[in-house]
Amino acid sequence: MNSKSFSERVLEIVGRIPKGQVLSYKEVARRAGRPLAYRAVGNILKQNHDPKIPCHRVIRANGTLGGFNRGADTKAKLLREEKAILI
DNA sequence: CGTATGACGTGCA
DNA sequence: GTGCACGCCATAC
Repeated sequence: MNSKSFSERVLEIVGRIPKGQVLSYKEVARRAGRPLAYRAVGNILKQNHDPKIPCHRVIRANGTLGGFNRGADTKAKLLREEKAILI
């Protein structure tokens, strides 16, 4: 079941993040089967501009929001709306 | 094929 | 707590 590329795997995992839940890039990479590919995870999310992917629920391991193609401000707002746990 | 990039993470001073 | 440097991976050119 490795037909899909790492990017597809990551996007699927991120799309399965429940509301109010946030995962770190490292967590997503670990679920994708590449616990050391957190670098690629960020790149993939940046390339992906699919509104169906709650990429705003992916934050850094240290608790910071990181970045967002629409601006970190939008990301913080979305997380606040979802009552997500932020630092 | 080799180089460069990046929404990262960890270590050390 | 802050700042700097290195390492890691996938993707794009």
